[in-house]
Amino acid sequence: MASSMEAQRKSLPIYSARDRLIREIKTNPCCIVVGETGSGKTTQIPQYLHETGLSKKGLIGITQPRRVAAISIATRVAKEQSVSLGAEVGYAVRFEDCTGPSTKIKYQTDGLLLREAIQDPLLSRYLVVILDEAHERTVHTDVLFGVIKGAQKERRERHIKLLRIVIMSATLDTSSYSNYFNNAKVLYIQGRQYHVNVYYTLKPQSDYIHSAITTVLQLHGEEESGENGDILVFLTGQDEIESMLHTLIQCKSLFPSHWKDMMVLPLFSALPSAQQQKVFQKPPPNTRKVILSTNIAETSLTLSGVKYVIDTGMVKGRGYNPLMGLDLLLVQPISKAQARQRLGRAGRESEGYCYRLYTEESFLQLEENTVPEIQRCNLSSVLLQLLAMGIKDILSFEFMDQPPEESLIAALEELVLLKAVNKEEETLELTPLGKRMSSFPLSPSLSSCLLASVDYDCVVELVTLVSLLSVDTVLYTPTDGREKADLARMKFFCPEGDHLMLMKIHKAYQTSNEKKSWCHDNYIHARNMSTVQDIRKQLKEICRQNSLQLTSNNDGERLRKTLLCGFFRNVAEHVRDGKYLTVLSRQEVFIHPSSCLFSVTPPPPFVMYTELVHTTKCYMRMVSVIDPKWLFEIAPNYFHKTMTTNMIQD
DNA sequence: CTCTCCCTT
Repeated sequence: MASSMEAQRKSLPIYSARDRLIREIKTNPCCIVVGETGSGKTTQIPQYLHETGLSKKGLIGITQPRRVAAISIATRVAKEQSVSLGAEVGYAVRFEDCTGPSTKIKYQTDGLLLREAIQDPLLSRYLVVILDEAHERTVHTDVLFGVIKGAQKERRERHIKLLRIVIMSATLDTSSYSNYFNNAKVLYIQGRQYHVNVYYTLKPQSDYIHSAITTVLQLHGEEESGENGDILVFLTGQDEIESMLHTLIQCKSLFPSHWKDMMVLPLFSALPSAQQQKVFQKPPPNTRKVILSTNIAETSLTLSGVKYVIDTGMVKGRGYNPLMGLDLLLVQPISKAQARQRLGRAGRESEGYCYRLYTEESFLQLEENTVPEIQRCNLSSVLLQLLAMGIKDILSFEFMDQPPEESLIAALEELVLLKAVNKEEETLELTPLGKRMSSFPLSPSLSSCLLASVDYDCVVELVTLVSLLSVDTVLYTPTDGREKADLARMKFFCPEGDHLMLMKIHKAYQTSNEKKSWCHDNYIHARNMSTVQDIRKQLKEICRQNSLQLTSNNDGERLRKTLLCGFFRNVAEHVRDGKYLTVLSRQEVFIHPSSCLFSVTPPPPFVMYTELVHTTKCYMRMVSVIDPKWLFEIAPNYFHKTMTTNMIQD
């Protein structure tokens, strides 16, 4: 057993580079390791460093952008080391710490290491920090770049043991990484990937869904019998996936009898777990799987058996407009790096085929890389975290790719309004409230509401409410079951709005005996509801650490007022025909169709919202009715200063 | 007036 494991480790492409890797990482304070998928860098390099004795002087920490990856890789490495998970090899993700006093190799999410850096900005427990999947450029990885670079410098100046930095990436474009990390040594490792044949369309396609359907049917019909490769189609969202699913199922009934059967499966993040699991099951004999997926199958889930990839060249992605404080959610062309990632999904087990539903010329015109997340997100959380680490000179914090200055300024303004930061001339000072806010794993607005609940004596209720607002959605609505879902959920309707409706749903959920079937019957998202319970538990524990009393009061008006303490800027006034204007910027906004206030007539004159997202229009996504008089009580300075309208009639 | 890609603390 142990020897077969050892033989397997030695057969990896990286093994021949073992001695060189150990030598270089020992002699260079920063290294960049470039290796494709299948090189074994993530599992092997930490073990090499451990086996050579480096871990005697401190922890070897490896970050991953995703929880499941951190857990499954640690499990694998513990097996290879013949130790039990949580002993020498462990992992830590939110809600779950599987490490112990003997842990030497620790896999963790990048977000968790960042949180750890708030308590210990020098990362003094670590001898080596390895940032894996750095090419994905998550906002957490990008902030960690600056944090570990700063920690290394400061440890050197204070003569504390050297912090060794290893950046692992799958892209060959290494000069920006190397420049940023003091001309770090770049090491290349062979990957193990099969050849993928690429095909482009000859003309641009006006309707990529139609092209995708045609391509699936052609592949399925043309292929010689005996071969059986699954087809993976990349689409942009649930709607597209479900509509293509229905078309393909209709086509199936017209197949000639000698054709193989086709099993068409949807795949997207919000899909209930039981349905997601179907993509991993073996299809019945003589049946081909056709998986219709969002970009979840690009990196997060690895599907075995895929031989054909159909790439529409489009993705639905987030953006951010700092001037309006607005999240954007738009369908846009992918980057070249993303197109290569999609292609690679066809060559994991054997030679594969990739059909790009665009011309080669349009491929060449795509952006080289996806814009790093830090340049297209709200930075208020990042800013609060940096300040909590003692980094005061925010505007000159060295990012590898600097976020837009407007985003930093907007984030700063938000923190000042929430009284988390005092801005005295040129210096920024974190207030005691701000320090306390940073101890919660929440956006500054939500932390702010939660702390306001101390004064309103409703901490228990706000813990629940901010937990409910921390998950993507509590409602699950399949496209073809909208009416049924609306009907089933009618009993939760609240004339005061979505936030009290969420509380009502939560109460019913807690009193139900069979949670799973209750969620199913009521079109409630079971997985997310279960996450809400984990978040509540964690938030209560942090309240306890902050010596906050868990007071309770369930009055609906009180809860909405408390919520307004963190979201007083998000108020809109009805003008006509369901059209609203934000009180601050006079921007045109609408109630999102998923809101329980969407079809209420007449529309409430004043509402507050906890999310604003621009898709086809600018939508307020969680909406409650408010009395505008509350605003003068809650944010008197703000509404005194900025009010330009005759908002209050009496 | 008709709709939320993917992650994470």
